[in-house]
Amino acid sequence: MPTQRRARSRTFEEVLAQIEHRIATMGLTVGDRLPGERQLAEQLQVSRSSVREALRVLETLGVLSSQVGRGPDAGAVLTSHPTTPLTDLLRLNLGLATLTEQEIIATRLMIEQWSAAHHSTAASLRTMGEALAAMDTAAAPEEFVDQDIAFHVALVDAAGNRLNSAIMRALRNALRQYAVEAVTRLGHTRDLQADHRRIYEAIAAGDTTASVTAVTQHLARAYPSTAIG
Amino acid sequence: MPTQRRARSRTFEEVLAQIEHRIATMGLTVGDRLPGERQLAEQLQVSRSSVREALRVLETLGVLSSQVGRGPDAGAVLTSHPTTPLTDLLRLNLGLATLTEQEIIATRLMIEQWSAAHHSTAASLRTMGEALAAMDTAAAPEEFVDQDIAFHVALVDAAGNRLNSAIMRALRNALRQYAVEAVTRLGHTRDLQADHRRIYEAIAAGDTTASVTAVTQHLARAYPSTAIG
DNA sequence: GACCAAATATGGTCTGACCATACACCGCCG
DNA sequence: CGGCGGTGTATGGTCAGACCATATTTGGTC
Repeated sequence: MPTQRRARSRTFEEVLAQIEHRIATMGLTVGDRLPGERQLAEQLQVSRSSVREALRVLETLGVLSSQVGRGPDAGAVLTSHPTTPLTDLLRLNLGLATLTEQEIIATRLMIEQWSAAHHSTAASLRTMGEALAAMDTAAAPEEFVDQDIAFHVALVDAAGNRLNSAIMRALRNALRQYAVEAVTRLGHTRDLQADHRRIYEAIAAGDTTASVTAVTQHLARAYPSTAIG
Repeated sequence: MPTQRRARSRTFEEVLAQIEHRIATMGLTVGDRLPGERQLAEQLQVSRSSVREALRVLETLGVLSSQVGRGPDAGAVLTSHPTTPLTDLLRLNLGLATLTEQEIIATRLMIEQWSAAHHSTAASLRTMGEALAAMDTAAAPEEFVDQDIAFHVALVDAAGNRLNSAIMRALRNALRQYAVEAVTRLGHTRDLQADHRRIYEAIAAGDTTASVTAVTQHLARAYPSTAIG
């Protein structure tokens, strides 16, 4: 009587399980193709609609990309774009008021502090430097923010954790408009750039403690209304 | 008539945008219902298949739940289960070898350290204590691991960041089997419980530094083959 | 050999039908 | 009057078949 909602076994879920099973047993990975929708429906003895719903789920999760037409690039190809579903997830939950900007900002600070303490690759330093220079010449707030995102994403990329990188990209995507408005309203790009330079220098010098401190102070300035620490 | 669209956008994506627009403008939130599939298709002048694919996307992202039948609880209801898509995302990317267990473990350590440093609510302490006791009497490794998950999830919940909580749950879900095998193989539940007690005491005492240290040492023991720190 | 037209394979969409489920409604009976 | 049971109905789930849009492949023509 408590209206116990039992998960019905829907056809598309069975298709989903079959596809996942193929990925596991056949060792499929990014770049490999799945059979066509009609062929898959035939093989699994289900309708094409059910196959399509399963493929839509995989596409939503960023592991599949469908291309129309004909040839080697057509059809359903396995990919990996974990940032896309994460961004959608954050945007929707913000819209539903089941997540707040402050929570996202707190997670951002956590990841950046961790990244500043774990930077290892030198390759990302060049990307950070390029974004730094581009911010100096940025005309519009949108342009500045996009380069700011590139700078901070590169910082996280430098730590070499793809999960954190995907989350970081999603966070910045979801709050991009927030950042544009903040820059437009406050316009303290000079201060922000000074922070960026301190972060860059600390990273380049390999000074972990200084890097974490610089990141923390920068975010405190970027989100003055948010109690972070 | 939907066949004259020259835009790259597919019909179900247009439906998706319309639904999201309704959520934003009508202030819909968790618990609110969407019109039926047929009615939605009529309103938007698209086929029911396209509506269904859009709803499937929302369901995949954990913000919609469909129930058959009739009555107030039937139909498409807005929800918020961010852990579900995150778990799927991790599992699929592990299967595709685009993410490693090590990366997930590193993110877990990051979140737990952060949580240990930011614990604020006392309500979760009771949950942690109950899980602690349950682990003492756990017979099978699966039972121990489930209570271990409850303990660590409660630790993160105590920090009050729903995004981090959702990520933490997904991490543990994705690596649950890994944990069961580790406990079965190593069987050092006594050491782990000693760690748990140290964490619990430090949290209860409000000693942030000790909490972080205890969490760090615990994870180092739990994942001996992983270079963490 | 270069170029253009037809064939074809692929995903995208639509229509209409039928099934399974679970509540709503209503009439019967106590 | 009130509970109880059968029937109606709205809902999602699935299927079959058709047609469209797109992009490559194929093959014929100059």
